[in-house]
Amino acid sequence: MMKDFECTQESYAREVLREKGLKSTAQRLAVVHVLHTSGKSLSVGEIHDGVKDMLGATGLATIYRTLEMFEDLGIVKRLHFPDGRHGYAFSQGEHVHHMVCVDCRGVFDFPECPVESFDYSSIEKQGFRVKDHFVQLFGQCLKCAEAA
Amino acid sequence: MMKDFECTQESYAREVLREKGLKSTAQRLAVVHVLHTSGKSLSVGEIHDGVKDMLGATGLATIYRTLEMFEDLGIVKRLHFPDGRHGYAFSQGEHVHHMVCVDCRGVFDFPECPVESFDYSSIEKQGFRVKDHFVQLFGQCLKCAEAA
DNA sequence: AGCTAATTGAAAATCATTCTCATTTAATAA
DNA sequence: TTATTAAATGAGAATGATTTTCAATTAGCT
Repeated sequence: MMKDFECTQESYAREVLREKGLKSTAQRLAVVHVLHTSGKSLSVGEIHDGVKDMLGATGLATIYRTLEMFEDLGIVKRLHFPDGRHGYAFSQGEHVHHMVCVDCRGVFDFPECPVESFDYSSIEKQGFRVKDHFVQLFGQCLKCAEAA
Repeated sequence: MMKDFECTQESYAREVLREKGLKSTAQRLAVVHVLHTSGKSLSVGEIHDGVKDMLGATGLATIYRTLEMFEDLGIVKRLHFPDGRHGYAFSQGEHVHHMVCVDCRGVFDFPECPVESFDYSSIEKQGFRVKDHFVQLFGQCLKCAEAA
């Protein structure tokens, strides 16, 4: 197949995949395309629908497999919502944090790390070694604020 | 029923429930007890098992209902793990963040907010209004570090 | 002790995720 | 190009997690 929806994000995914000896399949690139062009976080079902729109019938299992792999590769990030649901957002690069609009689920990256400058000494005095963190901001984007 | 496993945490839960006109059932207090005495985050199944140990046969649906309610009330917090699983931890009070040991899933609270002092101006320039945040630290606790 | 709305239990229903395995395909080399 | 081959996919079954339903029970009042 291999349609021509190539853009920066697809090229990036291609490269990461090639580096790891993984195949750049139409399904995988379509997942990137759907996530990136939506500009917001999507549920697994929404991603599946988007990919089906591009490629026709596509197995749901493939979407799950792709998302899991992409998360390991740092190409997508799983986000958690207050209502218990979760979604995925495109996420070029390793250490990026996300701000999610609670109305439209739009995702905005910010490379500055809010916990970078935090003083962990009180935690580490208890013997804890902090190795990683998950930070996600919730709020309202301009569009949704105006619409309200 | 109403066994006597009353401690600070159960009293706290009782009070929050009463304030909202909700009933302090044996099942609800047992959920608090199990979570608090474990000192770590537990899966829904583990909480169910713990409650069954205390009370005998207990419906799983009740555990789900209780955890959802307790999360709204700020009595428990849902935590997300890197492997996609999630768990619940006791969480007295509203704004507490959690540090999770990736080995034993032990939970340590810290009231200092790591993003409190973060300068959101670059985000807010784009029209974003930050309203809430989810922060979770991962690492290794003293015991697990020594055991390794 | 009795009343009543809230809560529970049990099982069915629903929804999400993973697995299996036969078929297809991307990447590589001839 | 074409052939080769390991990797990836699709379809559906299997599994697992969560929610719903509704009759029976119970906590929190008189």
